[in-house]
Amino acid sequence: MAQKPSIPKGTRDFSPSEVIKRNYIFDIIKKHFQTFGFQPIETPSFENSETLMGKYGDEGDRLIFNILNSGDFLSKVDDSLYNSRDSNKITPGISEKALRYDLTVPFARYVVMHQNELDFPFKRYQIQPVWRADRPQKGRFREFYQCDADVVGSDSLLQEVELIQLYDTVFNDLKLEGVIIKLNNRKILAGIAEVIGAKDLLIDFTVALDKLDKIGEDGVKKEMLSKGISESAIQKASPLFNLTGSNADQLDRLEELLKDSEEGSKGISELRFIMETITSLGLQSAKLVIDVTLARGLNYYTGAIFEVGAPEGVSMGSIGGGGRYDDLTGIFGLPNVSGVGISFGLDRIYLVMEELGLFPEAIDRSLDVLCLNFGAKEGLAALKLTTVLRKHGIKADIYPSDAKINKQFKYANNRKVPYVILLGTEELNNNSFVVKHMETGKQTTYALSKVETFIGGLQ
RNA sequence: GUGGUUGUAGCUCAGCUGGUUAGAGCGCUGGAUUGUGGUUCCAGAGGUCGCCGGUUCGAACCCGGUCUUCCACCCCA
Repeated sequence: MAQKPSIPKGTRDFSPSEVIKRNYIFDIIKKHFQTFGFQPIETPSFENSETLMGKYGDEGDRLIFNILNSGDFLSKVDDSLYNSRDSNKITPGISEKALRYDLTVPFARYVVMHQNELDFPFKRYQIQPVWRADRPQKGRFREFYQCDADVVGSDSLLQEVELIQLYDTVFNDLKLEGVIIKLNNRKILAGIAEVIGAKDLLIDFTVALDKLDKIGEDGVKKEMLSKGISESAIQKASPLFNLTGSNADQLDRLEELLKDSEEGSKGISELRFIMETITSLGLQSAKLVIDVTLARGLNYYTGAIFEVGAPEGVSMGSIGGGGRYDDLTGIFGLPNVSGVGISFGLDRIYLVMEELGLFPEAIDRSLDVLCLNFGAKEGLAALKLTTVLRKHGIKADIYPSDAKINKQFKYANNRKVPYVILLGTEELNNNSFVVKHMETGKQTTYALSKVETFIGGLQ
């Protein structure tokens, strides 16, 4: 080995136990996507650059992985453009494809392209990796999985309600209790900006407000000032900085604040409907809270905004997010189709579950039974036995060579195999086999003709 | 993209102001135990000290660059 091999920054290999645990999460998410009536689709890992560019804001564009054209692409670049050394201008000329940045925009593209084949409302789920050229941190990777469920073609608020139930159902089934589903509405944010006279600074206003729990009231005010939001506007918005109390109390105060804004009032009534409906239906283990500071950078949300935080005491960014977007397919030429969706961040959910020790105990047990190998004749008999066990759906294997029994036992131990079968010369002669229960050390002899007795005892 | 941080055996980590042959625990291999693991005892293997360059008589240690890790911004799952 001339040089140690490596993998790109922010990517990971997954070993057997990790894959099994990841699949455990995938399976539960997928199961509930299906019981809620979502249908699966998949889209290419890379899209045409123009499909993705400009959909995620300037920051998003920077984080998109571009794919270099094939062939002698540089020779086709105009001389003056080439000499400008301006990456932003040259990139479109040498890169026409880019890796998928999320699942929502490709889905919007899919809906537009397949609109005549789809029955609306169309509920789709999609579980695929996405890529971002971000600087990695804990829980932040350059390749990670998103698990999305979206509904297009219905502007009913029942969709929002169902999506909250879906979050609750999945996290409850994962035994990840106490997750916090934060709920806000873009119309409320817009209404506030309108009421305080900073309508054209909506994005700056919300981005600053979003940082309230991080940099505090003074920090937020400072950032707003620096973005050109006036002192008096900030003063008007100040009730937001310490909006506490029950969800209902907060709604009442917001309603008062927004009474002169048609859009804001609409946002309040939407939020109120969702809260009241969920309250009457009840949640299993998630907590639903209103959080007016919840902004999220994605600029296509127009109604509800969701974000899921890990249970208290676990330091991890959001493990899920979503919202409603009225005009996403409009960008691709299909106006007036409303969509709402949520996403589960598989990789972060994994980290949280690992930290809290929530995976089932024997989840990575890859073998139920290992037959030891005592030689050619005995090994063949053991293989026959292994075959029978496999036909009964038991995860069984035979040690491939007649290595020292000590070594074979050690292997079984390391693989955490609960039962080891010994079938040596003695057993072969009297048509029997010995089962050793590794945990207790207890050994039981069975007749080869009565394998079922052993299988029956395996529970 | 900005600022900082980390890298020594398969893993977790020691290694003094720069000084001879870079250590430990766990794991691995062999033996005590040629059909009994997880406990114990004995022995052994395993390292271009992330990589490239510089300073020096001499570099794991100092300097520069680069890659990687993690952290804070930015943003986000």
